[in-house]
Amino acid sequence: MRVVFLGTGEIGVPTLKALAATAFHEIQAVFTQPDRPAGRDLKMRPSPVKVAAQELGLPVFQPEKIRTPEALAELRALAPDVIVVAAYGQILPKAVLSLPSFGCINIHASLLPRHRGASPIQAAILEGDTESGITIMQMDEGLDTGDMLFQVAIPIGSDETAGTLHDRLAELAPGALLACLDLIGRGEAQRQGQDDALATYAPKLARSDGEIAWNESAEQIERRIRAMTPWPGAYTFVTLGDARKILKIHRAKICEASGEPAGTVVAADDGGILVAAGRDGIVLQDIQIAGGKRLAAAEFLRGHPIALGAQLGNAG
RNA sequence: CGCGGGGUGGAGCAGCCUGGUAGCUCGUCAGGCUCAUAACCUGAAGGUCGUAGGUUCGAAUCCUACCCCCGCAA
Repeated sequence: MRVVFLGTGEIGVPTLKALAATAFHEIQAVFTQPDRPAGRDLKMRPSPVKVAAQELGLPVFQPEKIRTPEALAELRALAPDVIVVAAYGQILPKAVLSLPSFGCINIHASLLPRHRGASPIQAAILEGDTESGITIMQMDEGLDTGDMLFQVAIPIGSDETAGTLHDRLAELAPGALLACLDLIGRGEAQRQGQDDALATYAPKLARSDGEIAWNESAEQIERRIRAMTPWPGAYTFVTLGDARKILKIHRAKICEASGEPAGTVVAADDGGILVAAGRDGIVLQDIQIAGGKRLAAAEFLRGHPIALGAQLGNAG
């Protein structure tokens, strides 16, 4: 099939490479978001998909908006049989959805109808789901509401972060997509509507979603830490010297704790930093102070002594 | 010129403002104590203070340039 690939985020890269490697499909072009200022010096950076596409020698288009007449004309000229979409970052207008004969096929990183939206991976961990997966769907004008064509599930580990789950799902996607395209090509694809009653919505994450609310239960906090790692990153505030600084939390575990006010440091030794939560406590294991490197709690404490009874978070 | 923190024995930090003997916690090594130990005691090794210039009698410390790491922001 003649395929046009629309994608921006890292999660689409393995699928793009798999598509490029197969003899059954021919990638006409790759559409991705325009380069954006990023990184420490705010230089323009290409998207991961653009980098991969260029390595593969594929033509790259980066329209600011895909719904402009120019972009639509370029797309039409490529005459794709199907458009494959993976974390592209732009809403596709009807003109695009109806352009290829087989329509637009989306790769979504959740078991739809759970976690429609921009942050399905984080939402699955945050809500304590025991499994996640990849859903291949026929796109319609709604947000991740189209008919499902193919689904694969994998269990979510108890120590899984959004980062590790993302990578596993990214590797799962190519097989699912190729299998699905095969079914579509043979006219054997089974369409299954989503049960809207079971749908949940995972909105785009903001930086502030990473801030820990210590009055939540230890279980909720621990999930949040895993869900927000590595992005946007779980964090709280701690007083060092005379300054209140951001403290990122990379890894932590639940621990029994009694009665201390939420956010209080109950213990700080080589085993980690035990902080009281709304219920039970959290042992901070891998942390990072603003400006510093990621460190095991024990090493951090060598140079940054934290007094017992210190308050983390904004309250202190 | 987007904002900011930092580079000091193997690890993490203090010292810098107010130049003048290189310091703390940990680790390593040796010895001791102990039934024993990641515990405790004693001792030792280990540092071009990111790089290059400059100021000075004297620079980790003040000035200039550059390199590297990191947080914010995207």
